[in-house]
Amino acid sequence: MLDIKPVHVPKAADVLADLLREKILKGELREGADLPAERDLGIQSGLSRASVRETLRILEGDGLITTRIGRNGGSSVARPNTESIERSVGIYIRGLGIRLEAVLETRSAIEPPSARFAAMHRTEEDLAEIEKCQAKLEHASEIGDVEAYVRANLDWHVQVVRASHNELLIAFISAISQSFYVATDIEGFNSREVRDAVIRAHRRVAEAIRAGDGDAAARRMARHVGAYVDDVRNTPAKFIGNRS
Amino acid sequence: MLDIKPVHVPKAADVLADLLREKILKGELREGADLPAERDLGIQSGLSRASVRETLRILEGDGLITTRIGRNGGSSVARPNTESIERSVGIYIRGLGIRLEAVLETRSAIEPPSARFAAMHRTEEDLAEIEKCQAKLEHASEIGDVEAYVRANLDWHVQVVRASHNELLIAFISAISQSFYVATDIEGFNSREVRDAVIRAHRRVAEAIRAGDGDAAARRMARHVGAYVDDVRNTPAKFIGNRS
DNA sequence: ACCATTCAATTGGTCTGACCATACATTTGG
DNA sequence: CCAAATGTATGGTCAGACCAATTGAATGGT
Repeated sequence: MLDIKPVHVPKAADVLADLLREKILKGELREGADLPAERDLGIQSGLSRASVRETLRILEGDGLITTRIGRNGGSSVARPNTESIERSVGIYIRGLGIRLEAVLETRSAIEPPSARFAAMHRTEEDLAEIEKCQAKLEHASEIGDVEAYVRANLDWHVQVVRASHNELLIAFISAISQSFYVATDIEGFNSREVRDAVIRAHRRVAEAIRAGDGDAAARRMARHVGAYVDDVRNTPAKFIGNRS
Repeated sequence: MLDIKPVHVPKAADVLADLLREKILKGELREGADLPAERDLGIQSGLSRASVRETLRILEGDGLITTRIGRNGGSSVARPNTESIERSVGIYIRGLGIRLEAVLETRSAIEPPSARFAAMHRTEEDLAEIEKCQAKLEHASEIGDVEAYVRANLDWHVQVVRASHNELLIAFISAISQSFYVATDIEGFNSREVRDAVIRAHRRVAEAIRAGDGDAAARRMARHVGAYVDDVRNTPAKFIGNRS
């Protein structure tokens, strides 16, 4: 007897989405290329406009296309960026109620080697960008704008990883920075001493990166972020998100 | 004169999606909770069923809900998992045509500190799982099944990071493992000597994790993955995906 | 010839209402 | 009491219409 197992019936929109996604990822549809209008896609694929629209919504969620309305509007292929990674990581962190300590732990794992790569691969522009963040940081500390200080602090860290020219590390740090920001205890930076210590640590790391000294950069960055983790570890457990 | 700037008109489906996403992330809708039927959601929100369906598709893409058809079907809140992170990272890697070397570099940055955390936090179950992967690896090497060997190799690495009990590191490693697998050069493991060297390195790392020696675990893991990166660096540049 | 205004065409956004497919609950008949 | 037939709630798909935004083309005044 024929033993037929339950067949999986894929949804029309998913099939079309897989098809188009593959075309885009293969480079058949290059960045900026226009997709046919929704009605045309419906005719070509033999699906209804509703299904086509679901397909486009999926691809939009993947960050693979953008859609504009109006004449000459339509969907066009977009360059994937860190945004969708940031979103999925943010949802993951909030949804699982991940401890702030775990996020910091991750940062302390990623940043030292990133600093090493930064020292190896940094360009003059990278150094200038890092310097710019540092200047903002120092200025914010000077005038006591803790909010701007925290923002500049995060930017500095992201900028250092950017100098590594490793797109994945950049994406990961960007992703956790988002969650990191909303969870950062502003109060913790109300002390001038704390802020100054951070500023000095940044300067030491930047110096090593400028000198191309990977070992020193990694070591100093490890000490810098490690100190921060220890601080947090000594405060009551804090969760990101509002899970009870 | 009143100076009215172009207003941003959000799409109905996006508004509803943001609303529901926030409810889920806040814990108002807990895991497993059923959302109203599409038609009901339409009535309650004042939107058409088409818009409601787009909303649900967005949330499905976020990994926040799952949908089943049939009576007693409908959408229910899902536990966020690494899947959507894996997908967005995969798209990012393929879409940008990221060099395999960069992926390996990222792995070599993440795994040593992960091994350190694993040594600190591992449970007996973790050790057993790692051991299971190692057994599979050795068996596959024994019978010369290179395909299974590569698979077991990746599983072992993921399992080690799992023992760190840091959900973010687990997610990141899982994400890049996917891309790593499709790009791994099977030929590279055709040599028995290479495979045995890997097996020995794994044993040394596992030993340190079992002993709770974080420094040794990190050091040995760094040496292990570092050797691999060097190998790849000495072969012609290889890109992931098919970008021309 | 030039420029502002108006109009028309194209395209995505939304809605309505219908019907199909699936999975489960209920009833029915033995 | 059980198995088969039937009913029903739910998502999946479709067709067609109209609205909203954008932009190109036609128009007309200077």
